[in-house]
Amino acid sequence: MSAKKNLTIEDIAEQAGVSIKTVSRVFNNAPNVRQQKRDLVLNVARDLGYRPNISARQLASKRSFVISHFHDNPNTDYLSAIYDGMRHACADKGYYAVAEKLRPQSASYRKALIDYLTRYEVDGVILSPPVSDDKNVIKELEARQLPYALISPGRKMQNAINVFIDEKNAGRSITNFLIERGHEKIAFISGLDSHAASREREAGFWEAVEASDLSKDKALRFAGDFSMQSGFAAFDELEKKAPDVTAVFAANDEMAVGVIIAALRVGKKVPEDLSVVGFDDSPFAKSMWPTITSLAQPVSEMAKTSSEKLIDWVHSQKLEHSHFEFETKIIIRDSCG
Amino acid sequence: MSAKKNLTIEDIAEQAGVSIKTVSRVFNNAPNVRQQKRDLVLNVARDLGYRPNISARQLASKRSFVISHFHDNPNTDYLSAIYDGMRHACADKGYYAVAEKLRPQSASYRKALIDYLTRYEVDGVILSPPVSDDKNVIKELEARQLPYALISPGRKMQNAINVFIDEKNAGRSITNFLIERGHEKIAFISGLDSHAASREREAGFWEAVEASDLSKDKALRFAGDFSMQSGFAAFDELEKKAPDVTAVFAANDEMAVGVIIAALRVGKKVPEDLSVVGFDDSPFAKSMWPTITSLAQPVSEMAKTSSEKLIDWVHSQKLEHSHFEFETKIIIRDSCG
DNA sequence: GTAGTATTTGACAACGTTGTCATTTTACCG
DNA sequence: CGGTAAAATGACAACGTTGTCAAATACTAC
Repeated sequence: MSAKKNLTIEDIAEQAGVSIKTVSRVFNNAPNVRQQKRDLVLNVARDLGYRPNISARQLASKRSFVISHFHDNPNTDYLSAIYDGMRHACADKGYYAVAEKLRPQSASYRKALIDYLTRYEVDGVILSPPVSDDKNVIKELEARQLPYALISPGRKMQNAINVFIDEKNAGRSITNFLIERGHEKIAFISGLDSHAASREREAGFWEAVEASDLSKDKALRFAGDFSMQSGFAAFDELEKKAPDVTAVFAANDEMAVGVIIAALRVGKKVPEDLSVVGFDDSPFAKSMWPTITSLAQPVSEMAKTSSEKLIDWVHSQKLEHSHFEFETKIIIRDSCG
Repeated sequence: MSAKKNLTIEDIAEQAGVSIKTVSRVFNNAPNVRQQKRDLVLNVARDLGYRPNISARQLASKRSFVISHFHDNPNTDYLSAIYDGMRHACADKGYYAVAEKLRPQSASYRKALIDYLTRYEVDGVILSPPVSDDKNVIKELEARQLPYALISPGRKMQNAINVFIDEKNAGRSITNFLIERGHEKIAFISGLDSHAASREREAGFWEAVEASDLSKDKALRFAGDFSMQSGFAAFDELEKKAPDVTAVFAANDEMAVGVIIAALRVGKKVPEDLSVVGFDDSPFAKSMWPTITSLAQPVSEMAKTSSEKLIDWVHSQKLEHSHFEFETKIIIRDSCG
């Protein structure tokens, strides 16, 4: 093992001719340091390749420099996108990003959360659907005064970071996309009703229908649960009840895939015989045949913003802005004629 | 904020009537503590609900209590399974599990690794394919004397934890499964040749073919890259070159899905017209229509073992056992007649 | 200038563990 | 039993930061 000396704040202080406290201030972006000294310290630190020791910071400041994402979602693409965004934000600030599936097994999400929080120290928490709508979890976080961010919450919280898209508007716009293309009988396949996002997307669907020339009985709704199988089932039901439907809006891509495969197996081709649009722009949508038109939300960006704002909040001890809305866009691909 | 007193090692020491060092020993499973005292301390700690402070441990012991998984794999199901296993192992020991995608963008994996390692402290590292076969990464880890584990490495390392299945044997057995079912002309669709696992699976395929009554020209190989699209392409090629093939072994499930969809779109049904088997038993395999027969490897378990052994290694400063082989099994589903 | 105030800086004690090494207790042997 | 080695225990100094509070310095208004 080489004699690699561990650089400490003292080395920097000595080199720069200031006290360790000043160095500390610089590295914490604390106020009350003259710009000149700040630059000096920063230069010395850069030259020497100094990095603050995370553990010592944690111990002294009683922060953990860890933010954790709690979820309960089988969609690993979604989770990975969130984790990506978190890491991206954390990398710059020396934070760790961790993720934990909250299994409501024997008890509730809340129980699982408490278990986790007593085991680990965490500076901030990110919740994604459906956990982001669990009142008990939120209550627990507020009781502990733990900064938290909600991704796509059904109900926005005042004392939290809320990061979201306008789900209803998105649902409306992709429905309009179908209507504008001349479809006169369309169907919506819902996700789990326990997910606020699914309900909102559906609301958008109906708004678009009502605002159009379509009579209301030209729009149908089938119940799904976000799974591919429920896409199969929805298509089968559709075939039975309304074979003249020409376009389907599935509340997520996985169900859209299900619809396409189910159509294929009875010899119906997409988009020739049926147009299909999905939601989320998951990897599926890009790689499926045909590729699927889908509504993209910037999940990674949303997670990144959540993390950044969360870290700012931890740092400044106060919440500046609480609502962050993101734009969506329709990615047009081959699944609709 | 309630006056929640922070329990420290001193509180436990006092309550138990021993020195803090003894408490420390107990919590580190250090030798030279009488069983009686050990129990006493453990009981007091449990009653009071004491948990050692991670940061203080880190600072004093110069360990970070973080293990990190480095990967570069688009398969989020696979990554999630690994992360699950890591978390499971870490939860018991108070470790953190983190994951990092190594992007060889402008430079190499190695460069990205060094970047990461200088930013964060990490006690141990887990590598999964294809990173687990990057010699430069391994060299870097060894230079730093950082304990590491390889998941499914192409070449096993002596001074590392190796966790793997017998890929060749698995490839052979699932090929035999097809042959035993009476298929007389079969095809293998490869993954990326840069992944050792794909090469091994293929080797198993050929071994099975050679050991059977099939003449060698009754077995074909198509090049894929693990993606669904390459499954489409492989099927199309298959249709052109060898439409009489009755069974396909795809080196992963995603390509198997591709084959099935491509078959569906030209009106061929699985398994009636073509049998298909995959590899990995991913969620796809369970949810596809038809559901896909696949070779399951216990990814989560493998990651859990990696993590546990890694932590043991960090703890004891020496590597006890280095090779861990896991069993696979064929999950029979609807995709083969 | 000078007093009064605001800003910048620093000395030094936490923070809660583990490492080191000295001391005490137990175990063993003749 | 006495002597010696081995095992168990403890006292106290690290570890590298941040928090607190006092001291020094710079600014302001008269």
